[in-house]
Amino acid sequence: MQETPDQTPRPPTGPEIADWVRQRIRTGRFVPGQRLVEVDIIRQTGASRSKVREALKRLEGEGLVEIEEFRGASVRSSTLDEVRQIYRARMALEGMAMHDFTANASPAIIERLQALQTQLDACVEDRAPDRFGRLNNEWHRLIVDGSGNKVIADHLQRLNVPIHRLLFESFYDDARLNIANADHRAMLALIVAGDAEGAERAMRKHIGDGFETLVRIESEFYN
Amino acid sequence: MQETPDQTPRPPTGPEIADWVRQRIRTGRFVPGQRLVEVDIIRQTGASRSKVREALKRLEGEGLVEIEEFRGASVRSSTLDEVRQIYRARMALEGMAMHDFTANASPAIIERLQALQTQLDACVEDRAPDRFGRLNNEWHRLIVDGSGNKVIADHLQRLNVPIHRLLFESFYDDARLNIANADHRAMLALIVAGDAEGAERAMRKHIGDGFETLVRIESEFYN
DNA sequence: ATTGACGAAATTGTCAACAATATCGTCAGC
DNA sequence: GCTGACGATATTGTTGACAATTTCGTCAAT
Repeated sequence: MQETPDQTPRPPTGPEIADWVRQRIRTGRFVPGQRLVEVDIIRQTGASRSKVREALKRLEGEGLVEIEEFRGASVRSSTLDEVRQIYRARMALEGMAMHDFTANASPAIIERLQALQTQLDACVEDRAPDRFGRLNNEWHRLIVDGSGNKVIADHLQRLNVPIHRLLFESFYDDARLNIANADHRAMLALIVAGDAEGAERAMRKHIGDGFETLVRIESEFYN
Repeated sequence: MQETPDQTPRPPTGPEIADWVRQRIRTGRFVPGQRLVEVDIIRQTGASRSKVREALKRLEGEGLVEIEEFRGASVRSSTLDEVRQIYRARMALEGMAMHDFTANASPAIIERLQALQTQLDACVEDRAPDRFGRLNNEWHRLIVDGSGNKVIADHLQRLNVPIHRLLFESFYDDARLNIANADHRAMLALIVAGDAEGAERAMRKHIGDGFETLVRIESEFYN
């Protein structure tokens, strides 16, 4: 089967191409350093060159690709130190989002969070790290969206770590998965109790621990 | 005298056009809602249409302008609630920057900060709110740059409030100017003492107070 | 005076051809 | 065998022309 570049007859728009490339970078099909040749993307998506160029410019603005004059676009590779900086930024912003979520969230949204927590618990029972990873993303997105701060949500969107391999491997470590889920349960309790500052501290530690795990996996990978 | 659109014979690049427009928006020469017609910018800057379009797309990504299909770019106007969200994000990120600055900054940088503080004190003595505003920006930039986190610095770059009028009026209130300077002095003390968490709390409160002042000025302006 | 139709002008979106540069393969010289 | 020059190819950057759409002015009908 081919790449199913484009089911609709209509040619894809600029943002759609950007999504297409972004997805490929996130899932590791485009690896850091790899050159993104315009003609290849045109062939695979059916888009015009203008649109492809527009999409690549946009992705450059997001920091996902790098464009050198007359050499074109390539997937940007980030150092471990930059990943650390990204995690610091996420600690700050997602911590603040958790603070405001705890202070403002409606009972309906908290109920959705509890439902999600039940599913996460089931994943831990079933040793389903893959599904846990997906639900984990959903959990974090629910907090950020529920905080009611779209500015913070936008900025967090751009703070996803480009290295996909690591993120999904994180939860293959059973201990890490258990700790992460315990974090979630503790945070939910703090939210219900209305302890905004406590919830913020917990979120920051949770993300900080996530980075520690990532560093550990990374160092094991290279040894 | 004219606008001195471009002293160099070389035609301006994309990012240069973006800077040019950004400056005009920040200084209030382009007001919210105003349409940014490509031909006008071309005439005033001497750039080609491609570059102007590229610049406008970039500014759209930064959230400064809005582009509607077949209607072109216009200066985006932000609601008070969005400004509030921006300030929440700045509290989070600049607080974190202050934390890391306190933990990591070299004695040389701290010395530069102390020199800047002396100048700020002089501004308070002389009742020079304009100069205080500029030095204040420099002070905050020094903290952020000194934190060593370029990711946070980049994101803060995009979190400047577009409404310039308010920012410079803030310090025309003598009481506000005194409080802000006292905040700076207190934070400097916490930095020297190595109290990272205290400095972070102080920074967050400082920025939060800045927003309160802004809201007060805004409401007075419309009454 | 107001409204609506309608065409001209203005403005933006798109595409294709051309120019500028980089990349690659070939081959002579050592 | 290795290196560097050099031409062919591939890739990106830029410009200009044309298409699509909106905006504006005019004018007739009520």
